[in-house]
Amino acid sequence: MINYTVSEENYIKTIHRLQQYGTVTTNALAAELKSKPASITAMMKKLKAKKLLNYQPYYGFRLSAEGNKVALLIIRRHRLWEYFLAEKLQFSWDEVHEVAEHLEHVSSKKLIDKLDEFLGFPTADPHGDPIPDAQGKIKNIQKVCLTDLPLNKPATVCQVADQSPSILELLNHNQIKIGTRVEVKRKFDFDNSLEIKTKQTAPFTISEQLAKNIFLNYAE
Amino acid sequence: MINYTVSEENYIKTIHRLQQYGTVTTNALAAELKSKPASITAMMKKLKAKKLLNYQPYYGFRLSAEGNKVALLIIRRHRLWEYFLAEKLQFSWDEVHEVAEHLEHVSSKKLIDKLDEFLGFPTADPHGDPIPDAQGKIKNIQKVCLTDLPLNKPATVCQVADQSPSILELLNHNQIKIGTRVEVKRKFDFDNSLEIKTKQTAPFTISEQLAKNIFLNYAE
DNA sequence: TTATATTTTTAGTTTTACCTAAATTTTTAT
DNA sequence: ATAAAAATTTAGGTAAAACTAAAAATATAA
Ligand SMILES: [Mn+2]
Ligand SMILES: [Mn+2]
Ligand SMILES: [Mn+2]
Ligand SMILES: [Mn+2]
Repeated sequence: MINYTVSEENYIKTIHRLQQYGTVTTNALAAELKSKPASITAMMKKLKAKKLLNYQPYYGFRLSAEGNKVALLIIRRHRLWEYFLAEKLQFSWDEVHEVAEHLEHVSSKKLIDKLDEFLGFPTADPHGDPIPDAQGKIKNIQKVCLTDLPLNKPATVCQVADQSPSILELLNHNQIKIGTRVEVKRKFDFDNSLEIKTKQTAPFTISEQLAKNIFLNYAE
Repeated sequence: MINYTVSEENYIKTIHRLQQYGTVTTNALAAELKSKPASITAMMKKLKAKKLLNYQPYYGFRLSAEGNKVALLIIRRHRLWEYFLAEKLQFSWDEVHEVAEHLEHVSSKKLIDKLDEFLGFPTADPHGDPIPDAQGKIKNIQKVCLTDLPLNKPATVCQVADQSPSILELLNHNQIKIGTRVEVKRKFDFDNSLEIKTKQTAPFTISEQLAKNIFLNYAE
């Protein structure tokens, strides 16, 4: 794999994220990268010349197959470093992104594959986003109810079924919201209550009724 | 601490290394950085303007007190990453430098101080060079004979007293040369022989006579 | 369907970090 | 002490990646 500049890599990664919702426009990219439309056009010409991008002037852009491969590799580096920072260096989940934004541009393949191995081939970063493997493959993320989550497998809250003020009061009290990383430590047969844990809290117990309303992203 | 560009950091680090032998000249720096004298002059003006360098045109350069602080911090980052690569990711000692050359420019203080803690505050990198602490202090490196090295304290071979072909034959057989990292695992009172270990080998025994001829850099 | 608004590209600058070639200063050798 | 050699700086230029302002193309709305 050829090496790209930090600037090129940041453009590629951002296009990859935005193109999930369709073709990416000049202005949308400029807004996302806090840049100016004219700068975007210049870089798009460069990425097109390098065959990373399909793009007709005045119509939007999408990454080429090669461009997508590069994007997945950068995302892999970013998320492995985030996992490292959170798990090994005790960074909190809101501190990891900024540092990973720099570490992701160190492009040694051996470094990343050895780091992956050292970390035990994690499948999700501290925010619950999936980590591509060395081939750029991402494990399927599926939505599961908290009641069905296996023990000791952290997953990320992505949906709360009930929207009443009373459930929100309880979630708030337990410091659970969309994006919170949760792990089930124990299940009690008597009342189907669950002992769960988040990064921010010591283990605590919640009712089956509450658990039934919480859905999580879970990498198989 | 202000942030510097990758280019500025590489200049600062190289000046710091060269100025051990006196004032650094334009041509010496150009040779070391594989650059051209005119490029050096331009950067020297910039570093002087930033108060990192003492420099009179046509005479050599030395880092200012502030410049030395910056240099020590970059060296700290470089050597901690080398230690990480060797100890945690099983890189061999000749592979670590190239990757560390990139990682050293990620400048988060928290990252480096947490990494230091995670690694157990190591005092020397895989080549035996001392690692500055968070204040930029370097532990004194002293030369000790292998017979006086404490148990389980790795140190780097820096000198072999006897230079005869017979001792070199033996050193070669045991894969010991200048720069080899050696650790004493056991001492036997009967004949003062030592069980030692290197990165490349399983533990093996050497005679007192051989040990007396091997001197090592040792960080107290 | 034509006029207006929006989006995108082009043109022309700036900054950083390089380069080569020429000029200048310092060193060295007769 | 002066001339030749070596080292260093200056002058002028390139490439990448940003910017502003103006021009051109596309979309929308009367
Ligand atoms: Mn992130
Ligand atoms: Mn980035
Ligand atoms: Mn090194
Ligand atoms: Mn470097």
